[in-house]
Amino acid sequence: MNITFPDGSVREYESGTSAISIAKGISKGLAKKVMAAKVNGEVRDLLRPIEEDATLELLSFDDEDGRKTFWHSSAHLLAEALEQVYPGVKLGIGPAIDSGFYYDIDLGDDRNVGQEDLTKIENTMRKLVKFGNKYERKEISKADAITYFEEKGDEYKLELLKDLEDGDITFYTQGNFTDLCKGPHIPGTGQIKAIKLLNIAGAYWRGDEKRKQMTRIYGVSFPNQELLQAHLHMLEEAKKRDHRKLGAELELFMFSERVGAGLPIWLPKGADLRERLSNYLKNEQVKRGYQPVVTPHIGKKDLYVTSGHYEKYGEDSFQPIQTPREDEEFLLKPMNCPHHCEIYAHMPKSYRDLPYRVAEFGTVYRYEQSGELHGLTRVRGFTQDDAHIFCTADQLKEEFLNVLDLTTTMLNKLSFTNYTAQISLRDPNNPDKYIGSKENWNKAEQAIIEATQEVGMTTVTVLGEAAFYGPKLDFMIKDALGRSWQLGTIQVDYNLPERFDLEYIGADNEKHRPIMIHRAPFGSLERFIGVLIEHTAGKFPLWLAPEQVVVLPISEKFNDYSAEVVAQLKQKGVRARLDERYEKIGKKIRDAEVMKIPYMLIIGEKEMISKEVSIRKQAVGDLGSKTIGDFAGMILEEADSE
RNA sequence: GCCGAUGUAGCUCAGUUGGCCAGAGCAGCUGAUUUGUAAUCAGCGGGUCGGGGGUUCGAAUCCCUCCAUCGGCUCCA
Repeated sequence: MNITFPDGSVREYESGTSAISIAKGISKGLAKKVMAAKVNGEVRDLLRPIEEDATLELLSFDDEDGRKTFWHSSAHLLAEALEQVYPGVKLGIGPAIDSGFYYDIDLGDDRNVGQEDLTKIENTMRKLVKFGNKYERKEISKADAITYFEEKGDEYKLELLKDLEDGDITFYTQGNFTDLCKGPHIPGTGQIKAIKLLNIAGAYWRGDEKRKQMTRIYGVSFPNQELLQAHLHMLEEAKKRDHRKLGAELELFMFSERVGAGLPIWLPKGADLRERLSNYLKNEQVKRGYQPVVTPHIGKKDLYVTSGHYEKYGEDSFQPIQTPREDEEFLLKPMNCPHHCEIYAHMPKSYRDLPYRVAEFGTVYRYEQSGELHGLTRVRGFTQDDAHIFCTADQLKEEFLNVLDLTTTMLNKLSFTNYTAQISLRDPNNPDKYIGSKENWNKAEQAIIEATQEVGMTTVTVLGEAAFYGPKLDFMIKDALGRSWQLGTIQVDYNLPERFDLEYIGADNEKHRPIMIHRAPFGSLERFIGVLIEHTAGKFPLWLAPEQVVVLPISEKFNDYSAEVVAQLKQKGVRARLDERYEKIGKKIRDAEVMKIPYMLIIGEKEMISKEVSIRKQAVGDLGSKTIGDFAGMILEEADSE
């Protein structure tokens, strides 16, 4: 048979040769490194024989598919260890994830896994590795598979089997452990040289809140110890960039138990940063034809009954506010759209008034589940950079494109380049979750897809992630630890105009229904700034790019050294200068536990977001910036240069 | 909300199987020191040991409960 390699070369092998044999034939080093094989585009076991002509790509740990195969195999090893440590344990699923693997287990009611047990499990895994067992693939009939798990008493695997077709079922065995698995796997456990179990969590079986909560054990593994160390080091470094830590250290924001969970309080420096971001966007929006409006923080309950939000979220939200009148109830506003619909409706609209764009930095309150609260990125009170555009069907695409442009401009100016644009559509299996007609949904989904294609934006489409009233385009970005957060959002809505009976008089002198676009380039200022902190912290040596660093020599004899420091800073793209007014500043520098460093966060070429930040000497050290650690004693506050 | 964990001074942490008035470093204040890469010296102030309840002669330590935080799950208008 002929095997075609990625470089286009073709070699001939006997039919039935395995990928590992082919790798060995090329070089021993390669055979050691390789984890899986991509045969005709399908990732497969190295040990599995290749029967006929095929393209072959040998995957190492450096390839995503190779890495995932390695981690998936590690999950099986974890399961084997778990069966040894906890006899009778029932197993759920154990896949590879972006940074490691996990296994879901059910220990029954009388046992649980604690943090200290992880070490024990890890050690068992290491012992098992020493046997160097092979991962053996076996095709099995559905009936035999069922018998196997019935005897084992593993109801979860039996449930998984129900959804599988006979003839399409495979088992993998290594050592004393056999699992239902479609594979692929690495050749043997011996390759798993470094293992670390990271944490334990509860996870609902099949992601369903109503079903049994299993114990999930997360881990990560590597083909050598150095890679593990590097990974753990990376995690440590990422923690230093955590906005919750930096926010406190840099005195940007705080939380108070007395005020309440999830209710951020902005300190002067954080408020300053926030103001600058807001002002930038407000100006930009006015340029683009938005009209600022202001609406109250509460609204009558009836407003949300009309919008449909009360029915959907009323029970699980902040409860209505009572007034001395018995029949009167108000809600803290959980979104701005209903208020804006009322603004649209207050005067009759002509087609000449459209598109009608109203913008408001509106603070909203949502009672997020307690376990969901997370620094600034998931809070109960936050400010949306909200705006609603009411337009005709003909204007929809252009408006959508304009919003797309505003959002990407914004992100680019703040150096966010690695975002994912996610198109969220309906879940085809769950049509009752959504309100609005099928035709309107189709139109809205189409508009988003076309607009993104038109600007050549790379998008990811996810079914079932749409809002209950319409599809959306979200800008997702990862935090320091790789968790994904939704920032900007653009949502097409055919539903609210219907519910509020919004209309305009067309050129035909007939009444028509406008289309509504909800959009927020930042999403919320809270979350945006949270993520912004984590991104800039990693990017610039001074946490935020300094506008200007003034180096003050302590005495004349340090002039040369200081000049050197300035040169180094300049080389790093920092605007720095030497200040020779050094009278009496030595003591001031020495005693300054908190250094004031004038800085700016660059928006585009010249604009400035914030001018000053205090950096504790210790925090500077923590950021791992030798540069700053080195200069710490010599940098002093410069008068505001704005 | 659920699973697992955590909560001792502004920060980082110590506090042995429940037992003398709860400790340290850093930060703060006062004074001295004017010194080359965060961390000179001396002194001082600062803690309802997350809140409440209970067990006990005695609780930071054991039990219950609530709150908050962290890692996940579910959720996210």
